[in-house]
Amino acid sequence: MTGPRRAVLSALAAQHEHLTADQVVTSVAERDPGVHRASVYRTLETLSALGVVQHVHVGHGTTTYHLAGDEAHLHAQCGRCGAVIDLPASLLDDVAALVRSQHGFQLDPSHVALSGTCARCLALSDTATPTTGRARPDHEDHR
Amino acid sequence: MTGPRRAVLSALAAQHEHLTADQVVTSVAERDPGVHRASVYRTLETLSALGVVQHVHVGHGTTTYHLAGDEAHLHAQCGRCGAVIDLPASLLDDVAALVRSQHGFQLDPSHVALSGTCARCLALSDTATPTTGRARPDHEDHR
DNA sequence: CTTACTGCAAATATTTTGCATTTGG
DNA sequence: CCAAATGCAAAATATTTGCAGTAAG
Repeated sequence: MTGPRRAVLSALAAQHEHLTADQVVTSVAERDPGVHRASVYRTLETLSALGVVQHVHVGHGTTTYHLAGDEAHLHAQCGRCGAVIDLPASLLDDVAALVRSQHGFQLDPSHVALSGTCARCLALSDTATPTTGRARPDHEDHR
Repeated sequence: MTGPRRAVLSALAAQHEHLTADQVVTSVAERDPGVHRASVYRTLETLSALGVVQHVHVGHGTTTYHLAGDEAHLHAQCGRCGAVIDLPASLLDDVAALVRSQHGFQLDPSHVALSGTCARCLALSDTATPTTGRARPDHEDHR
């Protein structure tokens, strides 16, 4: 248990949301400027192998890291605005059981974020006047 | 409709499985060595915008491309051996309806591959003798 | 002490972009 | 003829690795 490792764990613990490798690097740098990027990458890899840290792929393949302790939940990301919403882990229980029995495949639903369109972006589409193309330009992009 | 675009479409049409950008580059190079990497990337981007080509994120974020015409189906990748299995598109219909009504989020299940462990790797785990660690070393890795 | 970890720099790998040239329609 | 697409090279990103020095236990 070394300095860099403590810093990485601390950075992950401080965030409720998950962080990309680069965000961890940045966050760690704020706490301890001496820690090198490569050490963060290696630490994330090591801690993942130990099961202390897990990662989820959101959006277009972006890898985000979080502590394994966080209670299990699924993620879904809006392909338009990039917002990530949390979903109950139980959501895919039935599907998981079905896939297991039908295909012998055991799902690990928390490893990948589902994709789709959030309520807000759907509303924008519905409201949007095709002539202007953009109905409510104030919808912030979270990507 | 230019040469490079025809070559990219041809490469995608020739494969039943989906291809990564780099695989498309390679495949296109075999047909038409004059086509530049950058053109392939730009073509994939353009054709995606047109809706002719779609992409799926499998495994650890890898982006794979396929023709939009392919009948809809889901993918699931084994995190151990990398094998990708196809699942019926209807599998997530119920979940999609639930998420839509409960969270206002509209799922697009075909955009991301589910993750988990395939039947074969599960069998290996069950059979594996903890002392040796590797029960059947003949199981090929598809990653 | 001795193994494992770190910092650093350079190597890889992947995708994007500016620009001059070519080409499809 | 002209807008759009291409080839090329270089830039921008992201991640990995070899190596020598440092530190944890």
